Amino acid sequence: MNSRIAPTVLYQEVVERLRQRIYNYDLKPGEWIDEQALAESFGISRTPLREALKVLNSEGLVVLKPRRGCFVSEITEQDLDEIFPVMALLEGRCAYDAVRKAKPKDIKRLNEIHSRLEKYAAAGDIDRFYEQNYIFHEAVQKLAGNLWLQKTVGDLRKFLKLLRGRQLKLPGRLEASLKEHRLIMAAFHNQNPSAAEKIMHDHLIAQRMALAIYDTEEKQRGKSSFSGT
Amino acid sequence: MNSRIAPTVLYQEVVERLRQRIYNYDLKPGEWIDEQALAESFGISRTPLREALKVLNSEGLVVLKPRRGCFVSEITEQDLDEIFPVMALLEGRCAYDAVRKAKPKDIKRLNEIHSRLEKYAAAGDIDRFYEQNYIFHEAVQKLAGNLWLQKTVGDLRKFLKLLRGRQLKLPGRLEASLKEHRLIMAAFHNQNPSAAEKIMHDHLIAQRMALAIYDTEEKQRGKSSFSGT
DNA sequence: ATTCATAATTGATAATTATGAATTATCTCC
DNA sequence: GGAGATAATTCATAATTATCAATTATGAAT
Repeated sequence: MNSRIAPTVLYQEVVERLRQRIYNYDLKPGEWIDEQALAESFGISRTPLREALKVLNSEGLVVLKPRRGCFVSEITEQDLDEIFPVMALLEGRCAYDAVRKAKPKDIKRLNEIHSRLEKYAAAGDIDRFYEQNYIFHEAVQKLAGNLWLQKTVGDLRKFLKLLRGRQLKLPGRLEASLKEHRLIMAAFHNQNPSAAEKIMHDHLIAQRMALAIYDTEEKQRGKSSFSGT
Repeated sequence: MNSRIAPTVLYQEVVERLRQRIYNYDLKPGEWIDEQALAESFGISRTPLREALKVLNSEGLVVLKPRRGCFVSEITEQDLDEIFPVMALLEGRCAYDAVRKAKPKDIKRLNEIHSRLEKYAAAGDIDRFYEQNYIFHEAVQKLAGNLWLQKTVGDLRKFLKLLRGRQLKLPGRLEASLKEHRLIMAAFHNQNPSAAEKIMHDHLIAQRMALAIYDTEEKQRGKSSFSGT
């Protein structure tokens, strides 16, 4: 049944599946996680599930309240205010290093990803745009060639993924995001690390602002983005 | 027997104790962790111990090899080359924000910590200097008032603590470190955030360089800093 | 040196007990 | 009788123990 080459352990598998469930809002923010029911639905015992929850806890995706159980994390306005500046700083540095280290074939690959961004933006396909956008940022981070920088950004991104690219839903934001990406590509072509750093930094800050506006408008429409208690 | 106020769970307690054992080189880098023996020595069962190991794994302090067991992490030159620039970036930002937000009483508190640094430096007490240095940096991070920035720096620091302030052992480094701290304090007094950012950044980079020199000299003396395989 | 059998260790399950928190029910006092 | 405090119940998590399967390490025999 399990025809895998790489040695895998159950709790890792569970971590992966739970992460996806959380990102998909299959498990909703604030929701209580019923260990027993979940273990049963996965067809496993509670032990590896609990091990997985400990991992997700240190990733920030769930909160463990002693003797109370496990709850899916809720992202707050304060989280956003605090994370985005850090992300902007780190991804800015990624862009800087990436431009310095990028070889022609690397830029070619970025161009390919970017062209897909252009395509999906033109088609107004937010989901695919979000996907390619994620791939683009990951590619830049990888080019920077600093594993710890990558890990640090990645850890923050894991938490931010709770948003599922909500900012792109703001009218006009997708187009603005695309323009920013064009500027980043230009910095790669001109081999201008400092420019790339600043643009990437501002790109992240712009995302935070778009989110703030989007959430405000949502609130005015009376639809809170998360389930209130 | 257990007279604790704050609600604590066993695996958290174990995480704490193991962390200390690792920082103290009681458990040495690369060393295999015998679950059974360790559980016995703690007087607990394997389950909470294994949960604790999962947490330490996501902190990077131990490495879990499927079906092989758990090993204490070894910090490499590459790790240092990659982490310090990130730390420099983040702590630089901390300093920037801290100077902007610091109130007179905050600066007074920093001054108190700094004066202890002066004292221990004069006495050549490396251990106490290391301790106060850690407290100083933590205080600056706290002043920045960004919990996620704090957490991000803290996560990296957890791993770096494997070094136990090795860089301070380099002759002259303690004095240089003190001078850098004096400049930071000056930036606080002059309310110059950008200066603080740059000094703190360079302060971290200087630490990396001191480490590199120290390790090179160690190697020449034929004493590898870590146990070879 | 290779193969095979054995031992040791991790990964996982299940049953069970203990503990703490929340809810429900009860009681007292006004 | 009703409000608030108190006690009992309930329920899920926390932790232990025992056990088994799977896999890796080992060591002996050829």
